[in-house]
Amino acid sequence: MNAQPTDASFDTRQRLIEAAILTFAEKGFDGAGIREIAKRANANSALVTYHFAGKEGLYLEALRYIFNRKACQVAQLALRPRVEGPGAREDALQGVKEHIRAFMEDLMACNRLIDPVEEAAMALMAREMQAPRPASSALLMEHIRPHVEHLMHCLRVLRPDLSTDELLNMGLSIQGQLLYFRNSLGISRLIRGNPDYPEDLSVLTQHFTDFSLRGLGIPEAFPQPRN
Amino acid sequence: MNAQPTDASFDTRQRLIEAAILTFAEKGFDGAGIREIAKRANANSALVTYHFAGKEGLYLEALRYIFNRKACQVAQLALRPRVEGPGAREDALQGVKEHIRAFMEDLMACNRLIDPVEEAAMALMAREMQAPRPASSALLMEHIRPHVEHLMHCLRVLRPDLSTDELLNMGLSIQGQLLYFRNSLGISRLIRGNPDYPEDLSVLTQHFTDFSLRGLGIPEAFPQPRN
DNA sequence: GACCGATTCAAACGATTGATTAATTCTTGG
DNA sequence: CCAAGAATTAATCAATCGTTTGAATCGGTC
Repeated sequence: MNAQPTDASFDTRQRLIEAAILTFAEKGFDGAGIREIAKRANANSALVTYHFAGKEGLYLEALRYIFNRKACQVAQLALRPRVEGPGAREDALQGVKEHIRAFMEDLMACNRLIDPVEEAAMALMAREMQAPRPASSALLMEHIRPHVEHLMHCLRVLRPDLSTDELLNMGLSIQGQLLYFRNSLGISRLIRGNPDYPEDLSVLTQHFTDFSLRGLGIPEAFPQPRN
Repeated sequence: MNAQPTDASFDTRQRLIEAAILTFAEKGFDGAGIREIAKRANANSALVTYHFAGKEGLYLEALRYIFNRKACQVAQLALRPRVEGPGAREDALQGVKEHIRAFMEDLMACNRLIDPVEEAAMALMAREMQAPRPASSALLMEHIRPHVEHLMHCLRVLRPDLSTDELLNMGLSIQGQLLYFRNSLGISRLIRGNPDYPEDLSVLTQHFTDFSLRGLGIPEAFPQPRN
């Protein structure tokens, strides 16, 4: 018995996955063709079926690959702030802030000067969160749920007076700003007439944080507007 | 000279456009096929090229058709609140509230029991606002811009202390909540485990209004949270 | 060196795509 | 009634899609 299932073919799989991330991020699932992906990976298009049992399989593998990356900051957040004691409220507040910051930096990875695969990976993740494919929504849920629950946990500490439904609406409003912003960069640039927008991500992150915390109704976290 | 360019073929155009709205809304531009659209309209697929010079032309015509509909509430908003006098601030506040309400009711037309074409039209509009096709972004801009400017005008009255960039960010945050919500209904239902969500649109509209006005920093418009 | 299975490849398959063609039907002005 | 142009049709085109096929190639064991 010879010929282990593992070989230098690992490289080929890797190259295909990275090329898939790039292409899927650019053109979406339907727009990206197997031949184009294979060409980018310097591989034969038949290998997609061979290694991943088809285009859909490659797409799922690409998503899995992204979620397990170190550069994905959201995936690295500490997921449990203290819930008791005098510091619980400050920790929850900090948790919300970090959630917003991590999401913004992940989603806007295009502004960090990192390798193109990393950049495309975040674009693809954003795209997938916006309109998840049926076959991949389970995978997405599995990886997103902990962070949703983390955010909800923080919100509950900050607003213990609200019902679960009201808290979910709060979370939706926060998340909506961030994801919509990412996916509507094109329109935003059109409206502002500034192709380089945003020049400074930290200003925007600060805005989303301020807006969200005021929206949450946490007056002590913010100076009231000056008028 | 005989045979006017207008005939009973107007009906065929109309049927093709409505079928296009239904199909494009369901499957997107790439996913929808000319043959399927034509079949739905009880017409021949060649008529798409004949009447609209191709698939892209039909898509643009479908968008134009939507924007000119009466059911599109956003398009019916009064676009200029009073800007001077003692009532200006109340009018601007009302303008923001109506903007949110009209957008919510338009985007969530699926919950109003109206005809399927109307419903699909709003879904397609939401889809297009989220990820506008290059060929149609100009058309979209032309119809959306007045309402963006109207919202910005209200915001400026309410927060005269902010810069244009800051006001744009505020508008982005408001719009983001609404559009993201519409496009992420699938995910929301997954998270909540409730396929009928939202049962009551008015509750949600109220939440978005409250969250946005608090986020804007208009304390007098709202009772502070009770804790 | 021969064998075996994993891997890679060029080529082709069947289906589907949007668009085109040429023939036909419909409508209408003269 | 009859051409003329508009409208509609079935049939086909060329291109592209994801997938399949069968042979070639590679690496490692006997």
